[in-house]
Amino acid sequence: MTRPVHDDSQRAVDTERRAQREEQILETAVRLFAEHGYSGTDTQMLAERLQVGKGTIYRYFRSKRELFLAAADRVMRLMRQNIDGQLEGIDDPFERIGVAIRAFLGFFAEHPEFVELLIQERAQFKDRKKPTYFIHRETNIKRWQAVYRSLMDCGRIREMPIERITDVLSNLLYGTMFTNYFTDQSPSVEMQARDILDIVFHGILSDAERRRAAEGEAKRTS
Amino acid sequence: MTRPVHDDSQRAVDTERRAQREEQILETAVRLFAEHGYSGTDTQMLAERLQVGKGTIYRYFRSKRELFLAAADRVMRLMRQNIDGQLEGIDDPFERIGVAIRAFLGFFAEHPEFVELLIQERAQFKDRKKPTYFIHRETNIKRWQAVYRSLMDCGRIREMPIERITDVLSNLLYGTMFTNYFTDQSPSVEMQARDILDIVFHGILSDAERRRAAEGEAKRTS
Amino acid sequence: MTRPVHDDSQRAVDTERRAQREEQILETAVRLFAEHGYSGTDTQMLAERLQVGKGTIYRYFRSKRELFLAAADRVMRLMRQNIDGQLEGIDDPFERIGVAIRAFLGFFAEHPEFVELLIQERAQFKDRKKPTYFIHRETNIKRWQAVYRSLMDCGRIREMPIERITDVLSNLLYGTMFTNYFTDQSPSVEMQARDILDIVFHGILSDAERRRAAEGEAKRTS
Amino acid sequence: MTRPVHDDSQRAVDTERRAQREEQILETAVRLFAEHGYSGTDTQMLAERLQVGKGTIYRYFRSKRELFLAAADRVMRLMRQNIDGQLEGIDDPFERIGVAIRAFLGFFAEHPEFVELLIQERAQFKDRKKPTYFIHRETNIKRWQAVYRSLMDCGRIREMPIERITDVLSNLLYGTMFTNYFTDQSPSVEMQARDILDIVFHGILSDAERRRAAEGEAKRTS
DNA sequence: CATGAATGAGTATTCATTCAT
DNA sequence: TATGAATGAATACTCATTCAT
Repeated sequence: MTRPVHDDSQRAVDTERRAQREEQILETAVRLFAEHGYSGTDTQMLAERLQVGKGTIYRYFRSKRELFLAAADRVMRLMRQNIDGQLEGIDDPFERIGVAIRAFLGFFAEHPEFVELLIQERAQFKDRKKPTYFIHRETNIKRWQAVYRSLMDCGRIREMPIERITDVLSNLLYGTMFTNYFTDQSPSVEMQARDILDIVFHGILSDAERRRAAEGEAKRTS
Repeated sequence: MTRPVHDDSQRAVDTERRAQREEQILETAVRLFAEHGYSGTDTQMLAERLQVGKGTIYRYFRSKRELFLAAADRVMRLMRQNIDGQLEGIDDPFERIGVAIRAFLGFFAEHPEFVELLIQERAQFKDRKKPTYFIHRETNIKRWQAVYRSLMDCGRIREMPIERITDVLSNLLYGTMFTNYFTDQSPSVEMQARDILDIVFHGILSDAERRRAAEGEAKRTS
Repeated sequence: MTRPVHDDSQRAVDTERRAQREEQILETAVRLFAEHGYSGTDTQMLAERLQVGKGTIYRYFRSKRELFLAAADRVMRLMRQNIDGQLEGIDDPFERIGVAIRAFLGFFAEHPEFVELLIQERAQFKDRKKPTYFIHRETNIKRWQAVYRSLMDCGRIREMPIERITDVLSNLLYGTMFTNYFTDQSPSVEMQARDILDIVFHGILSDAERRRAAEGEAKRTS
Repeated sequence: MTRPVHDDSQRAVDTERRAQREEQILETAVRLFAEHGYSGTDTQMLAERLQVGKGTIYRYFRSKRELFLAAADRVMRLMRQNIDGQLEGIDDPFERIGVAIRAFLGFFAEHPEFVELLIQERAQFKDRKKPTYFIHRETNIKRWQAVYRSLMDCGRIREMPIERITDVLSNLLYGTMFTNYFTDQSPSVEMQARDILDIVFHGILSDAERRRAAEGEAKRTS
C-alpha cells in the first residue's frame, strides 16, 4: 500500500519528459502528414518512424485527428515565435513591415512541409469553424493596423481605410506562400520581399499616369 | 439487308449524348467533392445523386481519382471561359486589367465549391506535377505580360521587371480567393477589386514619403 | 437512362433470394457463435465459412451485434415453431403438457448450440432489457395458465395459485435445459420428461407422510 | 548482528497480508466483472478502483483469465459457506431441505452479481471442462442423496430412483436462480421456497386424479 | 449498355501484459 | 515490492472497383 515516491521534483521531471516526447511526436507527425497527406499517413508508419509502439502515440493523443490538429497548431505557434523573434528590437515601422514580410516568407520557404499541413487541415477538417491560420491572422492583423494607423497619422502613408492595406498585404503574402510551395520555386526571399514592398509602397503607375489619374479624379469630383 | 445500326449520324448522336452525360456527372461530382471532400465522397453517394448505377460512372471515368481530376479540370475550363467572355470587346488595357480582376474574384465568389475543389486537388494528389491551377496560370500569365509590357512601353506604368507585376498580382488574387473562401466573408467583389487596384496602381505611400524615398534612392545611387 | 427491368416477378425473386441468403448467414452464424462465443467469432471467420466476402455479410446485417441478435431471435422462432408443431392436433390437456415438455427438452437436446446462443446473448448484451428467451416466455406462459385453470376447474389438479404451477415448471425446464447442456449429458429426453412429470404431478412424499402432513395442517388450521 | 528481516512470524504476517489483498482484489473484481461483463472490464479500471497499479494485480494473478476464474471460485466458496452455515444445528431432514432451498435462493437474491458471474464464466470459458457451479454441484449432490435415501428408507417419501429427486430439485433451483436474475423480479424468497416445496412434496394433482392415475397404473401393470 | 451485388484490401484503435525504475 | 509507461497483436467495418446478369 505504500504509494510511489512522487515528490515535486520527480513530478517535474515526468512532466518535462512528457512534453519533450509530445514535441517529438508532433515533429515527426508534421513531416509525415506533409509528405503523405492526412489520409495517406497511417499510425503504423508514424510509430515505426518514431521507433515506438502504436499504443504510445495514443497515450499522447486521443486520436489521429487530434494529433493532426495539434501538429497544425504547432506550426502556427512556431511561425508566430519565429516572426516575433525577428521583430524584436526593431522600432522603425517601415523596417518592421519589411522584416515581418521577410520573416513570413522565409519561415515557410524553410519549412515547406508546414504549408502542406495548412492545406491538409483545410482539406480534411472543413468542419472546424476557422482554419488555424485564420485564427492567428485575426489576432495578428490588429497589431499591424495600429502600425499603419500611426504611419498615416504622421503623413508617411496616404489616407485610406486601414483595412485596405492589411487585407491586401495579408492576401498577397498568403497567396505568395502557397504559390511558392505549389510551384516549388524558391525565388530568393529577399528579392520577393523587395518586389512586394516596391509595388505595395509605390504602386506600378508611372508618375505621368499618376498625375493623369489624379486630374481625372479631380474632374470627376468637382 | 439490315443497315448498320451505327451509321455516322447515329454515332454523332451517341458521342454528343456521351459528352452530355459526362458533363452531367462532372457537375454533380464537383458539388459532392466540394461538400464532403475527396475521401468523404463515395461513389455510391454520387450514383444515387445522379440516379444511375455505380457501374455507369465507371463507364465514363476509369477511377474515382480520374473523375476527380476531370472535375478539377472542368473548374479551370469554366474559369477561363468566364474570364475570357467578360474580357471580350474590351480594348483599353487598364480596363482589361480591372475587368479580369473582377471576373476572377466574381467567378470564385459565385462558386465557392470550386475553390474547395482546388484545395482538395492539392491535398489529395500531391504527386501530380503541378496543380491544375498553376498549369493554367502559366499559359495565362504570358498574355498579361504582353499587356503590361505595352503599358510600360508607352510610359503609363513605370519601369520595372514585368514579372514583378504579374507575380505580385497573381499571388494577390490567389491569396484573396482563398481568404474569401476560408473566412467565408463575401465582401463585395467590386470593392475588393477597387482596393486591390488602388494599392497596386498607386502604392500606399504618401506623396511626401514618395519624394523622400526618391531622394534617399538618388543619394544612394549617386 | 433506361431503368433496369424490375417487374414484379423479378422483384419477388430478388426478395426471396435475399431471404434465403439471410437465413443461410444466420444458420452459419449460430453455429460459429455457439462454437467460439460472441467475441471469439470474428467476421473474417464467418465470411470464410460462408464462402463470401466480409462485405457481403455487412450487406445483410448492419453490424456484428445485429447479426448476433438476429441469430438469437431465429433460435426462439425455431423453438416456437417446433413446439407448436408438435402440439398440433393434441387435445387432452395432460397430454399437451407432456408433449410440450418433451418438445422443449428435445429441441435443445438436438440443438445444443442454441442453448449456447442464449447464454452468449445474456453475457454480451446485458443492456437489452429482457433476453429473447424471456420475452417469449411471457407470452407463452399465459396460454399454459389457461390450461391449468381448466384442469383445476374440473377438479383434476388441486387448488393452488396458477402461477405457482407455471413458475415452477418454467424454472424447472429452464434449469434442466441449461444443466443438460453444461454437463453435456444427454439423458434420454423421454426419461427426463417422465421424471419431471412424476414429481410435478405426484410429489415425492409417501402416502403416509402426505396424510401426516394433512393432519398437521388440519390441526394448525382448526 | 542484524537479524533476518523475514523470520517466521514476519513471513506469517506477509502471508496473511497477501491473502487479505487477494481477497480484496477478488471482491472488487467480482463486482466489476458482474457489472461490465468479462470483456467489458479492463485491468486499468480494476486497478483504479482498487487504488493500485496494474502491475500489482498481476503479482497476485497470472492473467485476467485466472483472476476471473478465481473470482468465480470465490462465489461458489461463499455460497457453500453460506448454505452450510445456515444448515448448522438443524437435524430434521425435511427442515434441512427447506432451509437449504431458502439459503440457496436467498444467497443469489442478495448477490445478483454472483449470478452474472456464473453466466460470464460459461460464456467466456467454454473450454473449461465443467463450470465451477457444476463441480460444486456434484460433490454436494451426494450429501443430499443420503438424506433422501434415509427419508425413503423410513417411508416418509415414496419409492423412486434417488437421482430423480436430486436432479429435478437441482434443475429447478438452478432455473429459478437464473430466472429471478434475468427477469429482475425479486419475489420473496420465502414464498418462492414455499411454492417449490409444495409442488415437489405434494405434486399438483388432486386426490381424485391421483386415485384415477393409480388405478390406471394398476390396470396396466396387472 | 446499365446495374448493383459481391468483394477484400486497408486502418484506426483498444487493451492485456511486460518490465525498467 | 509497486508502479504505470510502453507495447503490438488483434479486429470490426468501409468503400473503390469488378463483373455476371
